[in-house]
Amino acid sequence: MSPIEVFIVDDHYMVIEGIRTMLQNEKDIELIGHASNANSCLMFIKNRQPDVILMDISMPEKTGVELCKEVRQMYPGIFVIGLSTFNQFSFIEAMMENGASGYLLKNADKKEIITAIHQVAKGHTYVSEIAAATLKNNAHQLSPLLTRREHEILRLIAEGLTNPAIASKLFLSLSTVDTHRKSLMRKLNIKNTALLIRYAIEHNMI
Amino acid sequence: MSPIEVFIVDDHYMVIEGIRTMLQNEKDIELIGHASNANSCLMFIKNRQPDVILMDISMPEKTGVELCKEVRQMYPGIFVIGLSTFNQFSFIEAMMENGASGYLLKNADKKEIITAIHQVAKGHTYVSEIAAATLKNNAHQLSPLLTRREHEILRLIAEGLTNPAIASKLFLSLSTVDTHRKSLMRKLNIKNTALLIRYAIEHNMI
DNA sequence: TTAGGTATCCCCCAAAGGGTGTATTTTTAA
DNA sequence: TTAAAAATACACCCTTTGGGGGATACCTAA
Repeated sequence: MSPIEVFIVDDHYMVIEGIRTMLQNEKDIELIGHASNANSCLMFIKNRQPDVILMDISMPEKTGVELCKEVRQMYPGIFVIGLSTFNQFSFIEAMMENGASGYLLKNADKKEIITAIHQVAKGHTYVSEIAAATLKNNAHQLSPLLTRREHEILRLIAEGLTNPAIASKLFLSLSTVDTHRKSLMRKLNIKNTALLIRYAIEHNMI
Repeated sequence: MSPIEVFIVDDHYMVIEGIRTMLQNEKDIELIGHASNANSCLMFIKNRQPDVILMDISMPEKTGVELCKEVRQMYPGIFVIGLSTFNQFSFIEAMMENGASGYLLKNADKKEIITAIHQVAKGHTYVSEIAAATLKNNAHQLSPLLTRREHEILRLIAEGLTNPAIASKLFLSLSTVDTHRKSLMRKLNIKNTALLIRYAIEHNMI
């Protein structure tokens, strides 16, 4: 049986180096390349498709979430494992929603990485224990929360736009934006803009 | 000449592994150990003091900034290099103010890490180019900006307090708090609460 | 002694936020 | 597939907060 071909995308050279070392002695896993940004990754896989991509979620320019989506659309045969420093629900959720098969935290050890790669290459999913716990904890309280529109408006608020500005940007009436803002605050149980922004940043929806 | 003894503190195993690999073939650098949190690090150096510690800035429990401070107080002979994902002024500043001799971003390559270790071991300082640029850009505009009172009020705003609430908490009149809020916004050239909170968080003054 | 930080007040209007109601579309579940 | 539920869009009410401007005065550290 041919080895599982793995590709790494991470803007931190140290992490690439670390993973490379950890995979070095695995006979059934072969690291076929690495990239430090989304575009280099796309260029590479145009010529050669790995079985599994280990992909950092937070990268300059194009994020891992976007890259994951594109890769999965173009090459459904490539499985993606998200890599992240943050054990944050929104990230995990975003990756899984965009076609990722797994999620690892960067403090994962050798054993966990290898297990994840094997599982994912077989078409299974693998989410690291801690991440899975987060997913479970937040599943009920966080997922049903904000609608697409509310999310969108929250992002624009966090960008510093006022309700009138948002209204004109989205071609909505001020009342509508007003209502959305109020209802998202009610849902999140937040009573002013300051805490709203903190929420948005802490849940990574800037 | 005996090799430079290096210790790594980072909560991400991949990063430790990556640095270890990069330092492997350096004859004049010896990696004597690693830890994944501040306390393990302190335990280790009680018995054996490295020449240089590579220290992640954001760690659970005790941050790198605090650890750096303690290490430098107890063992002035140990030089510290801060390691971080974020090229953020406040972090770099905080590390340097607490006795760090250097600052590296996690996308540093082998050459840069080795240079940094050598420089720092000699008692010099080493700040990665990008970080140095950030430091330079922010130096003039950030330091003289806010007064103690304005800082205090900004923190309270970020905690979600309204002006009236801040006034009663600080035993000030609403007008005073109002004035402070306005003048700090004028100084920072920020026009609404949303951006103000982002500023506060991004500059680590939550 | 002079500038800057602090504290106080005024006016004014725009924006935020709390409430309630309604109509249309889209989603989801029975 | 159809009925219920949720999302979206809009409106009007009203009060509080935010934010732009200008003015005055005290205190303290260069």
